[in-house]
Amino acid sequence: MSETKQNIAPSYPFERIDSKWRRYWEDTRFHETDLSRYHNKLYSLVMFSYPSGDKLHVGHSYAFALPDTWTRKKRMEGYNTFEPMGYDSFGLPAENYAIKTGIHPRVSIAENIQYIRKQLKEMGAMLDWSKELATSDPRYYKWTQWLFLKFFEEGMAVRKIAPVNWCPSCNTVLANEQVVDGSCERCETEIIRKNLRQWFFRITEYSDRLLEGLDKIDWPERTKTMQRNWIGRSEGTEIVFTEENTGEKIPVFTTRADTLFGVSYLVLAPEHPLVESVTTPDNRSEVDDYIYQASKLSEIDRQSTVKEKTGVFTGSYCINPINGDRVPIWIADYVLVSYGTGGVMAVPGHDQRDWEFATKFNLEIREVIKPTGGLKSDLNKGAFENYGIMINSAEFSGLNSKEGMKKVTEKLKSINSGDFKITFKLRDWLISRQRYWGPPIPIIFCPKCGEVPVPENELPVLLPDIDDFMPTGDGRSPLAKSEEFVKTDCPKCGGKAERETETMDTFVDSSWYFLRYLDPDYEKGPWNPELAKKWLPVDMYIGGAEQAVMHLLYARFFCMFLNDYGLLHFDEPFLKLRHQGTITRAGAKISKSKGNIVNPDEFIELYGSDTFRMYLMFMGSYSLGGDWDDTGIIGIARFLNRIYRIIEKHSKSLKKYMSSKYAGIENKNPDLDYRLNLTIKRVSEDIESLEFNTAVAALMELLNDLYKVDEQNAMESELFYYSLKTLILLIAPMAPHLGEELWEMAGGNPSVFNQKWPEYDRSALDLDKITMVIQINGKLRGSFNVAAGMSEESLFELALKEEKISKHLGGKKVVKKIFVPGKLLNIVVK
RNA sequence: GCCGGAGUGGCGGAAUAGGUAGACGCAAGGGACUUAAAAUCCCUCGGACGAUUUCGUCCGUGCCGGUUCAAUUCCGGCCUCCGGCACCA
Repeated sequence: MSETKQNIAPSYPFERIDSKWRRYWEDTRFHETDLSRYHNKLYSLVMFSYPSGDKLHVGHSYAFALPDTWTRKKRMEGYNTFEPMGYDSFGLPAENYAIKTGIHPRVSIAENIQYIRKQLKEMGAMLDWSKELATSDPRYYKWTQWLFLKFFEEGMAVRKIAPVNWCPSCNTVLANEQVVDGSCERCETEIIRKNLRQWFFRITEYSDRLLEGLDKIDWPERTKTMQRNWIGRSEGTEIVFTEENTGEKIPVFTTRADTLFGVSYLVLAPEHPLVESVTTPDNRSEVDDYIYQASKLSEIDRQSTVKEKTGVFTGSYCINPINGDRVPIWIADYVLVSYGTGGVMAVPGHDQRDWEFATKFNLEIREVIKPTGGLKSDLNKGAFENYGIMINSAEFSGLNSKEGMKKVTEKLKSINSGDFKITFKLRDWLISRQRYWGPPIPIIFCPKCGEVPVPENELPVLLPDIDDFMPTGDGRSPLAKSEEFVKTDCPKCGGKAERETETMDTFVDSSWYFLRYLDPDYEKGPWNPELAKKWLPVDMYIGGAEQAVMHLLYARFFCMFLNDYGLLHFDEPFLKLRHQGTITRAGAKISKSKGNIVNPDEFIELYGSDTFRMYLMFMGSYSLGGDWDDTGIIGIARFLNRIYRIIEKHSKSLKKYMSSKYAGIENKNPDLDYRLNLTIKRVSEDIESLEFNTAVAALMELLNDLYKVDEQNAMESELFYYSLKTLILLIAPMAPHLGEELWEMAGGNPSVFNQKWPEYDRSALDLDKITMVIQINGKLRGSFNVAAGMSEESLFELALKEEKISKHLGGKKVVKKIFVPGKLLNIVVK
């Protein structure tokens, strides 16, 4: 690092400039948006950050500074922009850090927030700090709780039994990500699965709308695809089998009703509620044993597709409604209780999983679908899963699969044994956590009245500031240790009652923060409805792609619910979404453990914050990320120094020409005129589409040309000064401190961000003389600088006169000429 | 296994309604300025071969084919890397 320092030129006085303009912006409250002015409003949002100890590197700068450039340009284009910032300060990372270090999350969060704030201020981001919020602030989570109660009132927040990961050694529930290879990440004890009563938001009620909404928003296609896959809509048939002795109905879901005649057994998931009643006394101990074994398996092991299939027979049979067949009922863990009905009809001839199972347990493999279109099947080797023609299927034989599925389902419907059905992969959102650092769920358990919501006027239910925030030994939330917190009176009957001690998932906090930004101090509700009406939804949302199906799905769900509930006027919160890529260093992912973290402070001290921020833009395209190189940043430092020097040199003349208008300039140097207008076009378009790297390159080309003009042409040229002035405007959103300084040096009044964004002159881009290329058989043989409208004939003649071209034609016959106006002439010879 | 994204000089990366591959920058080499260094400025910079004053020929965008006057770009088949999903019936 110190070596690099010696290599760098004495640079423009960035320290003085940076602090001068930062002070100016603060003194004039320049970045505070007047939200009462909503004409041409533009709500530009970056996903707020998680102030845990591990993430204090260049990622923040990258996430915020580049969108800030985009937004600054929009401001110059006349938009009234709003760019807020806050902290997702509740949640696991902060709490785990606290458990590790013993420092209370309240303390570590405050420290980290200060650091992030300082870092972003140094970047010169146009963030409206008057609207800052933190989700762990009682003034915020009061309303998270309030919103929970709305969900509760509408029956959209429910408490129900669900399978969870349980560590028998730590006596606690673990999150999925804390289970490593089926074991507890702390004590390495094997995890078992337990059914516990948990709080859920019924997001599955919105499956279809979450899917449909994707069609009307401007999001990256891959993100939409991920959400679609996650929601996993599947059309099929629900078929009801009947247990032969008890008459118990056993519904199963299938997408292949056409294979119903091929059913040779039925499989229930080990956790299926009917397992108990269908198991015969003879098979009881074997079944119980299997269920226990299955519960011991981790989610990962159980869902492993390479694992050999296992299962046991329950001893009972059910009846296939289509043909009255007697079908044995098995239990196997390859069937998931949480999908469909938790049971499947097994068709070994036409489903590979069933085939593997049937082969292992010697169950019948029936062929009911005949291949078509030259395909072949050999059921001794595996299942035939394609569509085909139904065979061995009574009156349905001869139908193709598609038709058969429809006809079979219709028949089932007519005999009351099935119907068309749509199933989703999406599951209800488990929001309760046995953790300390989150908003307490505002529910009181009363022995008489049951689950009673905390009355609105008693919100927030404050998170007690206990020092003992470690997880308890008995698997309950640490809050359960605080008697003062737990013991309360029932708001309904006044009797003795207990508070819910579990807290909410962090993703609940982040599902609505963008609504509160508009007025974080608002006291009459979670958000200010007047401002919300005018400023929402969010116009531009930028954040990492890793949030594709978590936060981005939950936030959409929240808005849909709140829209239905009458609290919001829209149901899609983020009209336009873009992701940033990840930064690597020397090709490797940046991580604390690798010790290759880029510390912004270090580089800001050396080169100034504009150089740092602009280098982040120059590294690569924003959506793909880029590779940080300690020496690469020197190129940007040189570039900004060169700009500073040329503006400084000409500042006197610039002042003189400050008010000149492009249209009024006479005797324009055509090359510079072209370059200037091309640059305006490129920079405008590239910033718009977040391709900052090529925008910077375009500015470098302009500057290189300006230096050439400056050297060659000492006489005063109005276009030259006009170009310098334009350069300042174009560079300002990328290098805001320097932009302000240069604007002032050129005689402009602050702020440069109140100036109009330059527009290019289309006619200047139509050149009189252009370069035309001559190809012979597709190979480049020469080029000419010719008049723009030159005809094919004259260009051909010109080419013939050139010896280095004509020599390739010698003795050959011209077969064809391909002329692309403005580009090339390709002469095909034989 | 399935679904996305990517593969271009020593390096980061440009350029695809098919039409001059390598913009811009870093590193490297040479030169100017300087007592010297830094900074600054100028030149060279994909490879091979042939000329020898800067020109010519051939090869070259992960690999193999195809379409075309022309392919980094389109089509088919592979390989590698990154991300996501993964027994979803």
